[in-house]
Amino acid sequence: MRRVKSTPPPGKRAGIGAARRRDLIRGTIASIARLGYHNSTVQTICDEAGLSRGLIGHYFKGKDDLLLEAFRFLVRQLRQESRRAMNAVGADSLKRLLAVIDITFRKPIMGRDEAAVWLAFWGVVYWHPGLRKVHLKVWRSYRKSISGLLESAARERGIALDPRIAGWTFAQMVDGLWMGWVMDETAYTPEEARNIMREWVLNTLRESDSRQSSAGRR
Amino acid sequence: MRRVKSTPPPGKRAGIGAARRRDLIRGTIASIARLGYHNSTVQTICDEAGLSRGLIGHYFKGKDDLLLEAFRFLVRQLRQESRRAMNAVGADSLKRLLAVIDITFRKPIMGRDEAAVWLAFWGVVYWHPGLRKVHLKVWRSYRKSISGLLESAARERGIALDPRIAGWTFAQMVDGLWMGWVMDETAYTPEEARNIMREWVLNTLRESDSRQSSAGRR
Amino acid sequence: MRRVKSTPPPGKRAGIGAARRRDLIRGTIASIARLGYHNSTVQTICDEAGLSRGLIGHYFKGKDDLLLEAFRFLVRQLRQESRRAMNAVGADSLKRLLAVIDITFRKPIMGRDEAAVWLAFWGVVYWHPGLRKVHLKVWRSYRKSISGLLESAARERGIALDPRIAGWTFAQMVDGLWMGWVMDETAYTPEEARNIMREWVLNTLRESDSRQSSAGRR
Amino acid sequence: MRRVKSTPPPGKRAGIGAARRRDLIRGTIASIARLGYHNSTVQTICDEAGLSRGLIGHYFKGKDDLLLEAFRFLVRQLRQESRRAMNAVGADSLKRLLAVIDITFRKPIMGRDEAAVWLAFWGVVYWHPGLRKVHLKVWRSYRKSISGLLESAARERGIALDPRIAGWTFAQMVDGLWMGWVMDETAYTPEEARNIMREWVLNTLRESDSRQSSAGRR
DNA sequence: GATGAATGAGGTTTCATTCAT
DNA sequence: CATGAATGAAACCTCATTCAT
Repeated sequence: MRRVKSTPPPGKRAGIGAARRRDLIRGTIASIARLGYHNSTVQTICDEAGLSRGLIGHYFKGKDDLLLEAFRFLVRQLRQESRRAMNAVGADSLKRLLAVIDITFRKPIMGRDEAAVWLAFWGVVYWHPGLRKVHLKVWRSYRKSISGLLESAARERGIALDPRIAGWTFAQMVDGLWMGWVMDETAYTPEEARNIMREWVLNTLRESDSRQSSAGRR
Repeated sequence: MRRVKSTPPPGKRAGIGAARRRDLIRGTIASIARLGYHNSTVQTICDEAGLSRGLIGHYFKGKDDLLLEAFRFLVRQLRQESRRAMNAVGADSLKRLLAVIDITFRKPIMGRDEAAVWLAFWGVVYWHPGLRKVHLKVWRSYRKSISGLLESAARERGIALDPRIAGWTFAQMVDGLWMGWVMDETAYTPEEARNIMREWVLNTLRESDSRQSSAGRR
Repeated sequence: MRRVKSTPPPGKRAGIGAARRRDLIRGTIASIARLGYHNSTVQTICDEAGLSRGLIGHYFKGKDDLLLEAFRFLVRQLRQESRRAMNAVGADSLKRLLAVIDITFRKPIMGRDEAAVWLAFWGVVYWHPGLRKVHLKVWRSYRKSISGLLESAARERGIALDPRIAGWTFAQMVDGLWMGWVMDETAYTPEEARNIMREWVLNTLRESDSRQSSAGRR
Repeated sequence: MRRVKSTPPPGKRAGIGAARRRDLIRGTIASIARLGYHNSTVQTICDEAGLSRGLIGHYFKGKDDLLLEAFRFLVRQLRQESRRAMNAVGADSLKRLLAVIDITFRKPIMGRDEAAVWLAFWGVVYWHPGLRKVHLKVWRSYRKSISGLLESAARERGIALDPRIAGWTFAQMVDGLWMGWVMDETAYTPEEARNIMREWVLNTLRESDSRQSSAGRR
């Protein structure tokens, strides 16, 4: 008689929860982009989302949980873009590496604010177990796939190369260039950063860039 | 030298004031190292310094001013170490570059906690006008000097090279490697990071490392 | 009989409304039993009732009204049980007193949780006009009936006795024994409490207990 | 050089912490007396104490801790008064029992508000582990001492008596009479409650009250 | 009728700052 | 000089209530 529970009933309101969750996550990212991780409060997040403060409690365990989910969202988005870009160019290792570079230094991934949000999270990861766990998991997997591509591309060309070190070099050059661009907008263009990376890859694999003149060499 | 004091030292007994200021600055850095920029409160800072909370008001305009001064302290220290290292090896550009690399990936600059503190500040710089200003000033000057060394080293060897791009590449590789090491301690050793940088410099200048086998190449 | 409705039952299908009201009232009591008066929220009450939060507004003016009705429910239930027990033993005053004692210190009235709920309400009555009014009305009436029974039983036995004081003594001994048992489960059994009360009544009326040895005397 | 800690220095400000703690505890009791346990907020407590909200954090772990300490304060005070009253009348068991009764039903213990505060706490004890622990400890000890007095008084008079049951009866009569008086001010006077207890004790010990005519008997 | 999404007031707590001692 | 008591703003979170579906 007394209905204990029912599935979110008719179908219409099914995705409403997911939609609000996304609203709040986007609000979180927008707030961090505008004000930073420090300075982002429940108030500023909900303002950005256009929702009331109390709603966070409905969809997340609290502010911390929301922040973590927002980070997960960013990570997921980045991985999807990367995969899509790689799959679009087929199986060739070099092409895939260049595709990753292209997508990395292009919008929407490398919008000014988006990049700043990444940096904001990185500034917290060291002390925040939840964020740290997510970060480590995805970054290790990312570097591993880069490593694999570099290794097979090198093998095809008969080049000796330590894939572990090369993978880290690639990954940290990317992160460093990203960070530098966030902190100093007058530094270089995303295009130039992209070329630095292309150059490094081609040079490492003893290829010459057919499309682009060497960055750092005249 | 710089001395952008908030409370002008009272003239005679300036010594004790300066000592307290340094205590608080060290406390700030220690607190950030232990807890992060977010989570560092006046309380945690003064606990680390072994002083009472109220003392901040005596020596700084407030918490924000103290944080800024702490950042300035770090920056000053880094520059001093760099200069000392460069001066120790004489005027040769390549030697100076390698000396900077050595000092960068070695304690005390590259202690785990020290490096984390840098990252914490970087996570805030984008939104914090005061920190941003300091950061931009010193980073631009740093990159400029690296640029100059690369340029003259290249000229000596008759190598064509875009010093602007090369300088940025150098600087952002360093930052990226630093950051990667902070966020994943299992990644690579500072030694390996150092070798990656040495390799890049020597390769860029068409030199071969006499002391160290090539990182990333077998 | 009393029916101080907040939402007048919609006439025709009054049955379902009354059922929901009772569900919510039982949920309220269950929630207080589990969590206390403080700590009982609309959420916990509706969880216990197996209904959704919004339903309270349909059947009661609000949470406060529901709490009041829950108290009324308890009071009504207690009175009904008492009357039934008294009527079952006929008109003799002493028998009626002993019957009240029996019913009072026996389930379902004296279940652990039920008793705790009473105590929870008592802890609020002093400051809550609505609860206070209900409490005073029923307690005064209860004490009056006890008083009357004691008076007539005493008169039948030719014993002089102040029925006002004796009634209060009886009533407060019952409440005190109830409360003590709630707060310290290792204290005494309901059976022992019952015997204390029987003993007091029989002693006051110069009777000896035919069924039970004297509590407090060996 | 750097003073890590010092004892609260000169002597003047020594007891200031204790004084503020007492202020807050008194404020808590005053707030409960005025508004009840439910409805007492940090705001109302600090208003009563004439202090600012933030101060609770300086002297207590939080609101809950303060409430617990307030309860401990009440308990401590009650025990002190009891002991003092008992010691004032010497070693005779009966005299000590009567002294306890006297003190119990007299101000300041039995002020209207004070008594209400006790009841408010009792309404929470069942669900609050901290309060429960304190309550059980002191109430068991109290009952034990009453038991002991009753036992020795009975032995002196050659009266057989179950001290455990008699002790509980005494204790719960007191609590019940107290509670009844709180909830219905028109019920009986503290004086009458006192006489009920005296009567019970004297009757149990086969004594006759030299000072007071029997309550409940004419 | 029934649901639970949404709101916003208000609760507790933390924190930077001020100031009497 | 130095302390830490005191303040009150603001942060996070809970909760009773309203209302569209």
